[in-house]
Amino acid sequence: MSSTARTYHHGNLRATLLQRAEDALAAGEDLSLRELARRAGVSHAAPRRHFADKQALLDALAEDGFSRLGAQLSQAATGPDFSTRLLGFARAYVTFAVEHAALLELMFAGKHRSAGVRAASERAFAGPLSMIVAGQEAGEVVPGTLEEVATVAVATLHGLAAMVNNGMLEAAALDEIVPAAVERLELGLRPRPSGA
Amino acid sequence: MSSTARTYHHGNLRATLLQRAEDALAAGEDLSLRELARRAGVSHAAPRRHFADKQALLDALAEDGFSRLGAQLSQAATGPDFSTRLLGFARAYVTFAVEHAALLELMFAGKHRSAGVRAASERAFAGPLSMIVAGQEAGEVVPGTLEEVATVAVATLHGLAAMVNNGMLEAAALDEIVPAAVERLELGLRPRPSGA
DNA sequence: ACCTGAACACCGTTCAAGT
DNA sequence: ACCTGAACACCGTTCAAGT
Repeated sequence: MSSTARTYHHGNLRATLLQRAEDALAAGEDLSLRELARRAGVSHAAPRRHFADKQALLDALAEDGFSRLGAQLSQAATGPDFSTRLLGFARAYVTFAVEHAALLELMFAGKHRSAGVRAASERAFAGPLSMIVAGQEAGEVVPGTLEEVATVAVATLHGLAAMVNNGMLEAAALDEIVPAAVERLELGLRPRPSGA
Repeated sequence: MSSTARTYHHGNLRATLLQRAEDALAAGEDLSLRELARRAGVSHAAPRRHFADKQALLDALAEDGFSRLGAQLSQAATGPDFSTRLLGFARAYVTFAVEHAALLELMFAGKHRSAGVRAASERAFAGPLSMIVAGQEAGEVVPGTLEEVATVAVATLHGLAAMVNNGMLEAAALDEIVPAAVERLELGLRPRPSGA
């Protein structure tokens, strides 16, 4: 009933700009604040009301990306046992990375990383990683090495994603290499068989 | 004897521009072709003679980076046994990544990656990785999983480097986490103890 | 409160012209 | 062969002014 359309530049310019920015990223275009404003139908100075500068818009984009990534990871990190949850997490991560290559690169860009983006990235991984180990019997996972393995897990998956997104690795190879990488991570989590 | 100085804009402008670009990267500055030309003492149109456009200069920078990274990796991937060589490789990789954070990000940037850059990245890793397994006795390494493990190894190290360079991980944590990651990779390379 | 229009100081790229 | 100077079409950012 309420007119959701034509509410442009009257309340939701911020959301519109972010959407247009994501469209441009997905299309492989460079981000220009002036071009974004043009596509939103406002003057080039209008975005200033919602984003202090271009970097602020990029930060908002990155935070949004981490929020969605975290949600997809949490959803995927489910299943009856540890193995299934870790593999679900891994597949969800590389899927997001391949489907949003440019956004992921922006999310992990080293320069000018705001405190908000850093916090968003921690939230995105902390939740699903804790789900993976939740409810595990004591004998299945070595607790001491957990944070260490979590870091290595994220690093490995992010590295694979980076290699696919820049042509060092074929996307098709992920079907084989992701389970292999997960198997290697699991080996580190299990108590050593040599009980001595 | 021969005058190496004051040979500017008479033969080595290309090398001078690349050097200035690396200086700017190391200083955390944004790269501007016009600013680079200014610092080299030439007009803003002069770089055109040596680089078709800005991307060509970035590609040359990335190729150079991979060449140096490959040399350092080859030098570090030495030692009496497989373990030592893999750990040397890993430490050399993260050292390069931390010391040349902006350059590494440029080297792995997904956008506009030229065939030359892709070839340089393959050269940088192929050599040292083959050194790691060279001279191994058949029983120590599972040959079939070698390329797979090499990919996972590079991915893991690159992921750790990316996490350090964007603040998700403290650089000091690498001293502990790199050997841990290497140990996990090694487990995957060894033949399974359950000989059945 | 939210947006516009002009202005400022930069870009990358092109091209005739110089030496 | 290598470089210059002017020109073109863009940027991001700022700020007085409008409604």
